[in-house]
Amino acid sequence: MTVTLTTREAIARAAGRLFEQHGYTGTSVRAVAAEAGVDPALVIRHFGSKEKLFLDTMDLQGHFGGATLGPLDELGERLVATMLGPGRDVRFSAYRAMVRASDSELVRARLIDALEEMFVVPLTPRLPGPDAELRARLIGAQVAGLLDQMALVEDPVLISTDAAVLARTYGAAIQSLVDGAGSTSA
Amino acid sequence: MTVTLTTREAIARAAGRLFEQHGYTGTSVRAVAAEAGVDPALVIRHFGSKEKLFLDTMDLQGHFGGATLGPLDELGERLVATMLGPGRDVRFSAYRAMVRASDSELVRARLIDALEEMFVVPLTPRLPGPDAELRARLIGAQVAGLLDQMALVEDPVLISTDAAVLARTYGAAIQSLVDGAGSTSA
DNA sequence: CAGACCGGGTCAACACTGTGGACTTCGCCG
DNA sequence: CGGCGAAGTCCACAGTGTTGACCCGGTCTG
Repeated sequence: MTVTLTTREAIARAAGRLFEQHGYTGTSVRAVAAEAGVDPALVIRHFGSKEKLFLDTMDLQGHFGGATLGPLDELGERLVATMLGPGRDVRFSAYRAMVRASDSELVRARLIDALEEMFVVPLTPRLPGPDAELRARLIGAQVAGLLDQMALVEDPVLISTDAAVLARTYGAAIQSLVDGAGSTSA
Repeated sequence: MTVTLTTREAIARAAGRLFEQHGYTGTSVRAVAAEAGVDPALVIRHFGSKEKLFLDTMDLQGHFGGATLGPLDELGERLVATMLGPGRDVRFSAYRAMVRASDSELVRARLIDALEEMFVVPLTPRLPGPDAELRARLIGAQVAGLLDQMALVEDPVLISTDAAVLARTYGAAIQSLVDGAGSTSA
Protein backbone atom coordinates (compact mmCIF):
# COMPACT_ATOMS: atom_id res chain seq x y z
CA MET A 1 0.00 0.00 0.00
CA THR A 2 1.06 3.59 -0.45
CA VAL A 3 2.60 4.39 2.88
CA THR A 4 3.70 7.86 1.87
CA LEU A 5 1.94 10.05 -0.62
CA THR A 6 3.72 12.41 -2.93
CA THR A 7 2.30 15.88 -2.46
CA ARG A 8 1.00 15.92 -5.97
CA GLU A 9 -0.97 12.76 -5.31
CA ALA A 10 -2.23 14.15 -2.02
CA ILE A 11 -3.50 17.25 -3.77
CA ALA A 12 -5.13 15.27 -6.55
CA ARG A 13 -6.82 12.97 -4.08
CA ALA A 14 -8.13 15.83 -1.95
CA ALA A 15 -9.29 17.65 -5.05
CA GLY A 16 -11.10 14.57 -6.29
CA ARG A 17 -13.01 14.20 -3.06
CA LEU A 18 -13.94 17.85 -2.84
CA PHE A 19 -14.86 18.37 -6.49
CA GLU A 20 -17.01 15.28 -6.41
CA GLN A 21 -18.73 16.40 -3.27
CA HIS A 22 -19.12 20.14 -3.77
CA GLY A 23 -18.67 20.67 -7.48
CA TYR A 24 -16.27 23.00 -9.26
CA THR A 25 -17.28 26.42 -8.02
CA GLY A 26 -18.16 24.94 -4.64
CA THR A 27 -14.59 23.93 -3.84
CA SER A 28 -11.89 26.51 -3.50
CA VAL A 29 -8.24 26.00 -4.24
CA ARG A 30 -7.57 26.96 -0.66
CA ALA A 31 -9.90 24.25 0.57
CA VAL A 32 -8.12 21.65 -1.53
CA ALA A 33 -4.81 22.88 -0.19
CA ALA A 34 -6.03 22.70 3.39
CA GLU A 35 -7.40 19.18 2.90
CA ALA A 36 -4.05 18.12 1.49
CA GLY A 37 -2.12 19.98 4.18
CA VAL A 38 -0.34 22.17 1.70
CA ASP A 39 0.08 25.78 0.67
CA PRO A 40 -2.57 27.06 -1.78
CA ALA A 41 0.02 28.42 -4.15
CA LEU A 42 1.53 24.98 -4.36
CA VAL A 43 -1.52 23.37 -5.87
CA ILE A 44 -1.46 26.00 -8.61
CA ARG A 45 2.25 25.46 -9.11
CA HIS A 46 1.69 21.74 -9.54
CA PHE A 47 -1.37 21.78 -11.77
CA GLY A 48 -1.21 25.14 -13.51
CA SER A 49 -4.69 26.28 -12.65
CA LYS A 50 -7.82 25.25 -10.84
CA GLU A 51 -9.33 24.29 -14.19
CA LYS A 52 -6.47 21.95 -15.08
CA LEU A 53 -6.57 20.45 -11.62
CA PHE A 54 -10.24 19.73 -12.17
CA LEU A 55 -9.61 18.07 -15.51
CA ASP A 56 -6.71 16.03 -14.16
CA THR A 57 -8.91 14.88 -11.34
CA MET A 58 -12.30 14.12 -12.82
CA ASP A 59 -12.70 11.34 -15.30
CA LEU A 60 -15.80 10.15 -17.09
CA GLN A 61 -14.33 7.65 -19.43
CA GLY A 62 -14.85 3.98 -19.24
CA HIS A 63 -18.15 4.20 -17.42
CA PHE A 64 -20.16 2.52 -20.15
CA GLY A 65 -17.37 0.37 -21.48
CA GLY A 66 -19.00 -3.00 -21.09
CA ALA A 67 -22.55 -2.12 -21.99
CA THR A 68 -21.87 -0.98 -25.54
CA LEU A 69 -20.18 -4.22 -26.47
CA GLY A 70 -22.78 -6.87 -25.77
CA PRO A 71 -25.57 -8.01 -28.07
CA LEU A 72 -27.50 -5.26 -29.80
CA ASP A 73 -30.98 -6.51 -29.16
CA GLU A 74 -31.03 -5.48 -25.52
CA LEU A 75 -28.59 -2.63 -25.71
CA GLY A 76 -31.04 0.07 -24.65
CA GLU A 77 -32.06 -1.66 -21.47
CA ARG A 78 -28.47 -2.60 -20.69
CA LEU A 79 -27.28 0.98 -21.05
CA VAL A 80 -29.77 2.24 -18.51
CA ALA A 81 -29.08 -0.67 -16.18
CA THR A 82 -25.35 0.02 -16.37
CA MET A 83 -25.88 3.68 -15.69
CA LEU A 84 -27.92 2.88 -12.60
CA GLY A 85 -25.78 -0.05 -11.52
CA PRO A 86 -22.65 -0.26 -9.36
CA GLY A 87 -20.65 2.94 -9.17
CA ARG A 88 -23.78 4.92 -9.73
CA ASP A 89 -22.90 7.57 -7.15
CA VAL A 90 -19.44 8.22 -8.51
CA ARG A 91 -20.82 8.38 -12.02
CA PHE A 92 -23.52 10.79 -11.03
CA SER A 93 -21.13 13.03 -9.12
CA ALA A 94 -18.64 13.13 -11.93
CA TYR A 95 -21.26 13.92 -14.54
CA ARG A 96 -22.81 16.58 -12.35
CA ALA A 97 -19.52 18.30 -11.69
CA MET A 98 -18.45 18.18 -15.33
CA VAL A 99 -21.69 19.54 -16.74
CA ARG A 100 -21.90 22.33 -14.22
CA ALA A 101 -18.33 23.30 -15.04
CA SER A 102 -18.96 23.24 -18.77
CA ASP A 103 -18.48 26.99 -18.99
CA SER A 104 -14.88 26.06 -19.53
CA GLU A 105 -13.89 25.23 -23.08
CA LEU A 106 -11.62 22.49 -21.83
CA VAL A 107 -14.35 20.83 -19.83
CA ARG A 108 -16.70 21.06 -22.80
CA ALA A 109 -14.08 19.48 -25.01
CA ARG A 110 -13.70 16.69 -22.50
CA LEU A 111 -17.43 16.07 -22.53
CA ILE A 112 -17.42 15.84 -26.30
CA ASP A 113 -14.54 13.40 -26.14
CA ALA A 114 -16.38 11.30 -23.61
CA LEU A 115 -19.45 11.07 -25.83
CA GLU A 116 -17.23 10.16 -28.73
CA GLU A 117 -15.32 7.47 -26.93
CA MET A 118 -18.23 5.98 -25.01
CA PHE A 119 -20.87 5.91 -27.71
CA VAL A 120 -19.85 7.08 -31.16
CA VAL A 121 -16.72 4.97 -31.54
CA PRO A 122 -18.02 1.63 -30.25
CA LEU A 123 -21.53 1.97 -31.60
CA THR A 124 -21.25 3.53 -35.04
CA PRO A 125 -19.78 0.47 -36.76
CA ARG A 126 -22.30 -1.83 -35.13
CA LEU A 127 -25.59 -0.07 -35.70
CA PRO A 128 -27.60 -1.43 -38.61
CA GLY A 129 -29.31 0.85 -41.11
CA PRO A 130 -28.65 4.41 -42.26
CA ASP A 131 -27.23 7.34 -40.28
CA ALA A 132 -25.40 5.04 -37.89
CA GLU A 133 -23.11 7.74 -36.55
CA LEU A 134 -25.90 10.22 -36.01
CA ARG A 135 -27.94 7.60 -34.20
CA ALA A 136 -24.97 6.72 -31.99
CA ARG A 137 -24.70 10.36 -30.99
CA LEU A 138 -28.40 10.54 -30.28
CA ILE A 139 -28.18 7.46 -28.10
CA GLY A 140 -25.53 9.36 -26.17
CA ALA A 141 -27.92 12.28 -25.92
CA GLN A 142 -30.60 10.02 -24.50
CA VAL A 143 -28.27 8.68 -21.85
CA ALA A 144 -27.18 12.23 -21.06
CA GLY A 145 -30.82 13.22 -20.72
CA LEU A 146 -31.55 10.59 -18.13
CA LEU A 147 -28.34 11.46 -16.29
CA ASP A 148 -29.48 15.05 -16.36
CA GLN A 149 -32.76 14.39 -14.71
CA MET A 150 -31.39 11.98 -12.15
CA ALA A 151 -27.94 13.31 -11.26
CA LEU A 152 -28.25 17.00 -11.96
CA VAL A 153 -31.83 18.04 -11.54
CA GLU A 154 -32.51 15.13 -9.21
CA ASP A 155 -36.14 14.64 -10.13
CA PRO A 156 -37.46 12.91 -7.01
CA VAL A 157 -39.94 10.80 -8.96
CA LEU A 158 -37.30 9.36 -11.27
CA ILE A 159 -34.89 8.80 -8.41
CA SER A 160 -37.43 6.81 -6.45
CA THR A 161 -38.53 4.77 -9.44
CA ASP A 162 -37.40 1.18 -9.53
CA ALA A 163 -34.25 0.80 -11.61
CA ALA A 164 -35.62 -2.20 -13.47
CA VAL A 165 -38.72 -0.30 -14.55
CA LEU A 166 -36.59 2.61 -15.65
CA ALA A 167 -34.32 0.30 -17.61
CA ARG A 168 -37.24 -1.37 -19.34
CA THR A 169 -39.14 1.81 -20.16
CA TYR A 170 -36.37 4.20 -21.12
CA GLY A 171 -34.36 1.34 -22.54
CA ALA A 172 -37.13 0.72 -25.03
CA ALA A 173 -36.86 4.29 -26.26
CA ILE A 174 -33.13 3.98 -26.66
CA GLN A 175 -33.60 0.68 -28.39
CA SER A 176 -35.69 2.37 -31.06
CA LEU A 177 -32.58 4.30 -32.07
CA VAL A 178 -30.46 1.18 -31.92
CA ASP A 179 -32.78 -0.61 -34.31
CA GLY A 180 -33.10 2.43 -36.53
CA ALA A 181 -36.70 3.58 -36.43
CA GLY A 182 -36.54 6.90 -38.28
CA SER A 183 -35.37 5.53 -41.59
CA THR A 184 -34.59 7.90 -44.40
CA SER A 185 -35.49 9.22 -46.87
CA ALA A 186 -37.17 10.35 -50.09
CA MET B 1 -42.45 52.68 -26.05
CA THR B 2 -40.87 52.84 -22.63
CA VAL B 3 -39.24 56.23 -22.63
CA THR B 4 -37.93 55.93 -19.12
CA LEU B 5 -36.98 52.73 -17.40
CA THR B 6 -37.38 52.14 -13.72
CA THR B 7 -34.04 51.20 -12.26
CA ARG B 8 -35.30 47.80 -11.31
CA GLU B 9 -36.29 47.12 -14.90
CA ALA B 10 -32.96 48.44 -16.12
CA ILE B 11 -31.12 46.06 -13.83
CA ALA B 12 -33.30 43.11 -14.80
CA ARG B 13 -32.83 43.84 -18.48
CA ALA B 14 -29.06 44.19 -18.19
CA ALA B 15 -28.90 41.04 -16.10
CA GLY B 16 -30.94 39.13 -18.66
CA ARG B 17 -28.59 40.08 -21.46
CA LEU B 18 -25.45 39.28 -19.50
CA PHE B 19 -26.63 36.04 -17.94
CA GLU B 20 -27.81 34.81 -21.31
CA GLN B 21 -24.53 35.71 -22.92
CA HIS B 22 -21.97 34.79 -20.28
CA GLY B 23 -23.80 32.47 -17.93
CA TYR B 24 -24.19 32.72 -14.19
CA THR B 25 -20.62 32.62 -12.92
CA GLY B 26 -19.48 34.48 -16.00
CA THR B 27 -21.37 37.64 -15.15
CA SER B 28 -20.60 39.58 -12.01
CA VAL B 29 -23.02 41.68 -10.06
CA ARG B 30 -20.71 44.59 -10.70
CA ALA B 31 -20.92 44.02 -14.44
CA VAL B 32 -24.70 44.01 -14.31
CA ALA B 33 -24.61 47.21 -12.28
CA ALA B 34 -22.27 48.87 -14.73
CA GLU B 35 -24.38 47.83 -17.71
CA ALA B 36 -27.43 49.29 -15.99
CA GLY B 37 -25.55 52.40 -14.89
CA VAL B 38 -26.11 51.75 -11.25
CA ASP B 39 -24.31 51.04 -8.01
CA PRO B 40 -23.50 47.35 -7.39
CA ALA B 41 -25.02 47.44 -3.94
CA LEU B 42 -28.26 48.60 -5.45
CA VAL B 43 -28.83 45.48 -7.51
CA ILE B 44 -28.46 43.39 -4.36
CA ARG B 45 -30.79 45.72 -2.50
CA HIS B 46 -33.40 45.32 -5.20
CA PHE B 47 -33.17 41.59 -5.78
CA GLY B 48 -31.80 40.23 -2.53
CA SER B 49 -28.94 38.27 -4.02
CA LYS B 50 -27.29 37.41 -7.30
CA GLU B 51 -29.06 34.07 -7.22
CA LYS B 52 -32.50 35.63 -6.89
CA LEU B 53 -31.68 38.12 -9.60
CA PHE B 54 -30.81 35.21 -11.84
CA LEU B 55 -34.07 33.43 -11.09
CA ASP B 56 -36.12 36.59 -11.58
CA THR B 57 -34.42 37.11 -14.89
CA MET B 58 -34.21 33.74 -16.57
CA ASP B 59 -37.34 31.94 -17.56
CA LEU B 60 -37.72 28.58 -19.20
CA GLN B 61 -41.44 28.17 -19.06
CA GLY B 62 -43.72 28.19 -22.01
CA HIS B 63 -41.07 27.13 -24.48
CA PHE B 64 -42.82 23.92 -25.45
CA GLY B 65 -46.33 25.09 -24.82
CA GLY B 66 -47.76 24.50 -28.24
CA ALA B 67 -46.00 21.30 -29.13
CA THR B 68 -47.41 19.19 -26.31
CA LEU B 69 -50.99 19.99 -27.21
CA GLY B 70 -51.30 18.82 -30.82
CA PRO B 71 -52.09 15.31 -32.02
CA LEU B 72 -50.17 12.53 -30.32
CA ASP B 73 -49.15 10.60 -33.36
CA GLU B 74 -46.41 13.03 -34.38
CA LEU B 75 -45.61 14.43 -30.98
CA GLY B 76 -42.01 13.23 -30.92
CA GLU B 77 -41.07 14.87 -34.16
CA ARG B 78 -42.95 18.03 -33.26
CA LEU B 79 -41.14 18.35 -29.93
CA VAL B 80 -37.75 18.27 -31.59
CA ALA B 81 -38.89 20.62 -34.34
CA THR B 82 -40.19 23.08 -31.77
CA MET B 83 -36.99 22.89 -29.81
CA LEU B 84 -34.96 23.67 -32.92
CA GLY B 85 -37.45 26.16 -34.31
CA PRO B 86 -37.87 29.92 -33.81
CA GLY B 87 -36.41 31.22 -30.57
CA ARG B 88 -33.86 28.47 -30.60
CA ASP B 89 -31.00 30.71 -29.49
CA VAL B 90 -32.85 32.16 -26.54
CA ARG B 91 -34.00 28.71 -25.53
CA PHE B 92 -30.51 27.30 -25.76
CA SER B 93 -28.97 30.16 -23.80
CA ALA B 94 -31.57 29.94 -21.06
CA TYR B 95 -31.19 26.21 -20.71
CA ARG B 96 -27.43 26.43 -20.71
CA ALA B 97 -27.36 29.10 -18.04
CA MET B 98 -29.87 27.31 -15.85
CA VAL B 99 -28.19 23.93 -15.97
CA ARG B 100 -24.76 25.34 -15.30
CA ALA B 101 -26.14 27.21 -12.33
CA SER B 102 -27.90 24.16 -10.96
CA ASP B 103 -25.56 24.08 -7.97
CA SER B 104 -28.15 26.31 -6.43
CA GLU B 105 -31.10 24.59 -4.81
CA LEU B 106 -33.41 27.28 -6.10
CA VAL B 107 -32.27 26.87 -9.67
CA ARG B 108 -32.65 23.12 -9.38
CA ALA B 109 -36.15 23.53 -8.03
CA ARG B 110 -36.95 25.76 -10.97
CA LEU B 111 -35.71 23.16 -13.40
CA ILE B 112 -37.90 20.53 -11.77
CA ASP B 113 -40.87 22.87 -12.01
CA ALA B 114 -40.15 23.50 -15.66
CA LEU B 115 -40.12 19.79 -16.43
CA GLU B 116 -43.33 19.40 -14.52
CA GLU B 117 -45.13 22.22 -16.22
CA MET B 118 -43.85 21.62 -19.73
CA PHE B 119 -44.15 17.85 -19.92
CA VAL B 120 -45.64 16.07 -16.94
CA VAL B 121 -48.77 18.18 -16.56
CA PRO B 122 -49.85 18.42 -20.19
CA LEU B 123 -48.74 14.96 -21.22
CA THR B 124 -49.60 12.63 -18.36
CA PRO B 125 -53.36 12.70 -18.89
CA ARG B 126 -52.98 12.23 -22.61
CA LEU B 127 -50.54 9.37 -22.90
CA PRO B 128 -52.16 5.99 -23.56
CA GLY B 129 -51.10 2.86 -21.73
CA PRO B 130 -49.49 2.26 -18.34
CA ASP B 131 -46.97 4.41 -16.44
CA ALA B 132 -48.17 7.57 -18.17
CA GLU B 133 -46.57 9.94 -15.70
CA LEU B 134 -43.25 8.16 -15.72
CA ARG B 135 -43.22 8.17 -19.49
CA ALA B 136 -44.00 11.90 -19.55
CA ARG B 137 -41.01 12.51 -17.32
CA LEU B 138 -38.80 10.37 -19.51
CA ILE B 139 -39.92 12.28 -22.57
CA GLY B 140 -38.75 15.38 -20.74
CA ALA B 141 -35.46 13.64 -20.09
CA GLN B 142 -35.08 12.90 -23.78
CA VAL B 143 -35.65 16.51 -24.71
CA ALA B 144 -33.20 17.57 -21.99
CA GLY B 145 -30.66 15.17 -23.44
CA LEU B 146 -30.80 16.65 -26.88
CA LEU B 147 -30.66 20.16 -25.42
CA ASP B 148 -27.63 19.04 -23.48
CA GLN B 149 -25.71 17.89 -26.48
CA MET B 150 -26.67 20.85 -28.62
CA ALA B 151 -26.83 23.81 -26.25
CA LEU B 152 -24.43 22.82 -23.53
CA VAL B 153 -21.83 20.50 -24.90
CA GLU B 154 -22.35 21.87 -28.40
CA ASP B 155 -21.54 18.70 -30.27
CA PRO B 156 -20.48 20.06 -33.66
CA VAL B 157 -21.90 17.11 -35.55
CA LEU B 158 -25.36 17.46 -34.06
CA ILE B 159 -25.33 21.22 -34.50
CA SER B 160 -24.54 20.95 -38.17
CA THR B 161 -27.08 18.22 -38.78
CA ASP B 162 -30.21 19.24 -40.66
CA ALA B 163 -33.03 20.03 -38.25
CA ALA B 164 -35.53 17.98 -40.21
CA VAL B 165 -33.35 14.89 -40.05
CA LEU B 166 -32.84 15.41 -36.35
CA ALA B 167 -36.57 15.82 -35.82
CA ARG B 168 -37.35 12.66 -37.75
CA THR B 169 -34.66 10.49 -36.16
CA TYR B 170 -34.75 11.63 -32.55
CA GLY B 171 -38.47 12.27 -32.81
CA ALA B 172 -38.98 8.59 -33.56
CA ALA B 173 -37.22 7.66 -30.33
CA ILE B 174 -39.36 10.06 -28.35
CA GLN B 175 -42.42 8.73 -30.11
CA SER B 176 -41.72 5.26 -28.81
CA LEU B 177 -42.30 6.62 -25.30
CA VAL B 178 -45.40 8.45 -26.41
CA ASP B 179 -46.88 5.27 -27.80
CA GLY B 180 -45.76 3.27 -24.80
CA ALA B 181 -43.27 0.67 -25.97
CA GLY B 182 -41.97 -0.75 -22.69
CA SER B 183 -45.25 -2.16 -21.46
CA THR B 184 -45.46 -3.79 -18.07
CA SER B 185 -45.36 -6.28 -16.50
CA ALA B 186 -45.55 -9.71 -14.89
C1' DC C 1 -46.80 73.56 8.71
C1' DA C 2 -43.23 70.56 11.28
C1' DG C 3 -41.66 66.23 11.90
C1' DA C 4 -41.24 61.43 11.38
C1' DC C 5 -40.76 57.81 8.33
C1' DC C 6 -39.39 55.20 4.43
C1' DG C 7 -37.79 53.61 -0.12
C1' DG C 8 -34.11 54.58 -3.42
C1' DG C 9 -29.47 55.52 -3.92
C1' DT C 10 -24.18 55.95 -2.68
C1' DC C 11 -19.84 54.66 -0.53
C1' DA C 12 -16.59 52.06 1.88
C1' DA C 13 -15.59 47.88 3.81
C1' DC C 14 -15.56 42.74 4.70
C1' DA C 15 -14.30 38.08 3.77
C1' DC C 16 -13.36 35.34 0.17
C1' DT C 17 -11.77 33.87 -4.58
C1' DG C 18 -7.78 32.35 -8.16
C1' DT C 19 -3.32 33.44 -9.23
C1' DG C 20 1.56 35.51 -9.76
C1' DG C 21 6.15 36.85 -8.06
C1' DA C 22 9.80 36.96 -4.85
C1' DC C 23 12.03 34.29 -1.72
C1' DT C 24 13.91 30.34 0.92
C1' DT C 25 15.06 25.55 1.39
C1' DC C 26 16.26 20.99 -0.04
C1' DG C 27 18.45 17.18 -2.60
C1' DC C 28 21.22 15.88 -6.39
C1' DC C 29 25.15 16.09 -9.66
C1' DG C 30 29.49 17.70 -11.26
C1' DC D 1 32.43 21.98 -2.02
C1' DG D 2 29.62 24.90 -5.64
C1' DG D 3 25.78 25.26 -8.03
C1' DC D 4 21.37 24.35 -9.83
C1' DG D 5 16.73 23.11 -10.34
C1' DA D 6 12.64 21.51 -8.09
C1' DA D 7 9.61 21.94 -4.06
C1' DG D 8 7.66 24.75 -0.77
C1' DT D 9 6.38 29.27 1.64
C1' DC D 10 4.62 33.98 2.01
C1' DC D 11 2.63 38.04 0.56
C1' DA D 12 0.17 40.73 -2.56
C1' DC D 13 -3.08 41.73 -6.27
C1' DA D 14 -7.36 42.22 -8.53
C1' DG D 15 -11.82 40.59 -8.49
C1' DT D 16 -16.02 38.35 -6.25
C1' DG D 17 -20.84 38.70 -3.51
C1' DT D 18 -22.69 41.02 0.20
C1' DT D 19 -23.41 44.26 4.24
C1' DG D 20 -23.71 48.29 7.05
C1' DA D 21 -23.73 53.14 7.64
C1' DC D 22 -25.09 57.09 5.62
C1' DC D 23 -27.85 60.48 2.72
C1' DC D 24 -31.71 62.43 0.27
C1' DG D 25 -36.38 63.19 -1.53
C1' DG D 26 -41.10 62.56 -0.95
C1' DT D 27 -45.32 61.33 1.70
C1' DC D 28 -48.10 60.75 5.48
C1' DT D 29 -49.22 62.15 10.31
C1' DG D 30 -49.68 65.04 14.40
